[in-house]
Amino acid sequence: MTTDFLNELNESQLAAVTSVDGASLVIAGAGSGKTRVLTYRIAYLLSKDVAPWEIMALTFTNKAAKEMKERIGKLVGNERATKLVMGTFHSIFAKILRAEAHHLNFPSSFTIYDTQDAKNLIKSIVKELKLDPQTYKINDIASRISSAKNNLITAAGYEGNEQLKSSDRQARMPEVSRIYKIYQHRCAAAKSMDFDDLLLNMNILLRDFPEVLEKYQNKYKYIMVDEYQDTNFSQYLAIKKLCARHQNLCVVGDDAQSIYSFRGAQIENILNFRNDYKNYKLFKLEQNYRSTQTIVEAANSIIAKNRNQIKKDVYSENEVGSKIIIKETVTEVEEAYIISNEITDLRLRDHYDYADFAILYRTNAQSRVFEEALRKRNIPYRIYGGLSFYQRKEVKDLLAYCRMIVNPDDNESLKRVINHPKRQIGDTTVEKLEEAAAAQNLSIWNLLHSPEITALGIGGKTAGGIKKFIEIITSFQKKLSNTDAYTLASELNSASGLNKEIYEDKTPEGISRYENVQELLNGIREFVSSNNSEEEPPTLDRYLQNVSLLTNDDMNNKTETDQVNLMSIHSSKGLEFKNVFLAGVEEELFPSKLSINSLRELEEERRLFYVAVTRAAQNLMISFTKSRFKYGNLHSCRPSRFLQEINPKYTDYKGSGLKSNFDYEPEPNTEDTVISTDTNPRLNFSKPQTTPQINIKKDTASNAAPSAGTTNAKLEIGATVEHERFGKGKVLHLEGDFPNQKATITFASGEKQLLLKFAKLTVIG
DNA sequence: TCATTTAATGTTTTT
DNA sequence: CATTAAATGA
Repeated sequence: MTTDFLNELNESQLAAVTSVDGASLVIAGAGSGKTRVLTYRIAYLLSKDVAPWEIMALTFTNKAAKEMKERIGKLVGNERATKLVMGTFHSIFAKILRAEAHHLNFPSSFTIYDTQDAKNLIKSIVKELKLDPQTYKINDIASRISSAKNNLITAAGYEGNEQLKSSDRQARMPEVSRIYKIYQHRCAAAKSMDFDDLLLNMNILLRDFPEVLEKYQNKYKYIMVDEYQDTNFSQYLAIKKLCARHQNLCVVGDDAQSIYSFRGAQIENILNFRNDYKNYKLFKLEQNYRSTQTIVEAANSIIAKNRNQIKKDVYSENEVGSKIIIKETVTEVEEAYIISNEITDLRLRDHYDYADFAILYRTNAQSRVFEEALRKRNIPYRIYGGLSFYQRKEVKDLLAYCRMIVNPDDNESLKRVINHPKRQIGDTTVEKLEEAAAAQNLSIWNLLHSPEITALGIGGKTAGGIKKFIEIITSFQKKLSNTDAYTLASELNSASGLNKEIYEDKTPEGISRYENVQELLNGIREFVSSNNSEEEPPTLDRYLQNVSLLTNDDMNNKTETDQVNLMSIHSSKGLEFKNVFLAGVEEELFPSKLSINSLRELEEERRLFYVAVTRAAQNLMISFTKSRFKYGNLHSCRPSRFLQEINPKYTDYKGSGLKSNFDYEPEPNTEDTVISTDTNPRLNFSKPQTTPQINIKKDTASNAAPSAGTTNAKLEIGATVEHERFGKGKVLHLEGDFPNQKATITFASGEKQLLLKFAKLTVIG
């Protein structure tokens, strides 16, 4: 096969592409052809007769993976490109986890909980534990659990971690550890993993099953990671293990563009590379091919303010270009108005397409004013990010029904649809069910089929509703294996009553909801027609395996392409536009109010600013407004400190009369690389010691006291037991015969009746 | 149980 | 302001 394409690379790019054996670290400045290096490197490997399935390439978004695959396809043919193992960490790990699920006691069709599902579950747990929701904020707890997982701290590890516990106490939430533990229990019972679990469980899989580790180590001879500066510890360790055998690891990144620490990303990964791979080769891509000299140098002057960075010298040999325009406006409406005017003018004057423009902002909430302004001028636009299509209520509802068919233990989906459309099953009933199921360590679906259900005393109307619901789900479950995903989903849409409800709603919102559902069904239909093979029939469970990891830009937009692009700076990473408008550059908004008290976070905001500026190829206009609506009332704003950090020789304060306010003083950055490269004081992620479990045998002599251990077997009256949720208690009364033996136990919180068959109790004495 | 009204609460950023 | 939780009444 030809390797002519190598001629298109510069010297340092070529070196990075052809150095395929051993570990490589590619530090790639903005616009220096990072993606190009990765794609050509893969194409080069393929030309050397490396099989595509021996190459694993991890990207940050699905979109990046898709585009890279297409580009490689053009170089070496689609045949091979489609066989590459390429995707996000989450999607590739999910695939592996499904294949190996039995090791972790999950079915391979496990459900993936999205952020919303996770938060709903946490909310129920907080409620059940009767904790004050004012102090136990769902978002807080969710992010604590998430960051623990990203640092490979399991629920058990959390419990034993004094540092975390004391931080929780300080936040007056001493029970987070307990919530985490229960949360994991519930996920397991629901056969579900959340986003972070995909990474965490991958690590557990590789840690505890050496034969599995070995299998994948052998399989993937070459591993590549894009955006390495945005990987977290969990991702880092998984990669380290996977590449341990061949050591052919190539990571590409730019520490100056690390903007995801809120998701657990740590720049240290890129800096510690040299410690982990002693014979690594370093490549620096410093020539920027994207932007004018003005933009590149202005960006350099911004990032120079950060103390923590790897020294590099990004330069451009493109034309000098025009100065960066800084524009002050009175209101946010005026800001949007001026930008839309500017787009119209520039487009006509310099013959740009609409797609050559992007409007970038710090928060998604800012998009609305721009939408209105652009609509008024009849400018076509496209919004990226924001609330995903797959997270819309109506879409999630239908998907929840689908998820119930594939995995009826998925409690979050059940709670979502059991009374939707209305089936006379109220909140009280659902809460009762959830609590009872949790107490017995069952999924709600299982509980509905167990004898326990009668004890709950559910009324006739409600019981009828439940019966109807069960009928729908079971009837569709029977069809699962022999019906394609589209047929099943659309029949489910009607049979559930969802379709009727939405169809009858003729309000504009109702119509749009109807369209969204149709759009979802179209997507499923496409899945069916493009996956129609004998050995892998296009069943609903296969469809669902992918869908939870999809985002908006994974939908095929056959709509027009010549549109102005609106997006948050975060989602603009990796993209470039000829003309960029960076709006709302005000103190407290950008940098965000939440970040200004910590140097670390402030530097991340500055990197975000750097990312925004370097998206522009030719023209950049930065704007800020003097007043802005916040929570409904007018708020006055000051220009962002970042504006003063751009060397003024690259800027033009058009009409703002503010130039004199900005005294530029380059801050000497005395030290080169200030980041500590010490290995983090890392958590102990070794396999936990398994406490020997003595299961009490059913035929224990009746007069012998139960010995210590975990049991679901026969108990003695008077025995002290511990329940996952209720804590310690004493067995007061027993009735019936094992295994359907019922125990009345007094806990600190009161008396509970538990069916021993299901209750998970630890016998203490 | 359900529909309507009222109160409160919150904004980074995303797989 | 906009969305969502809680409260009220039927």
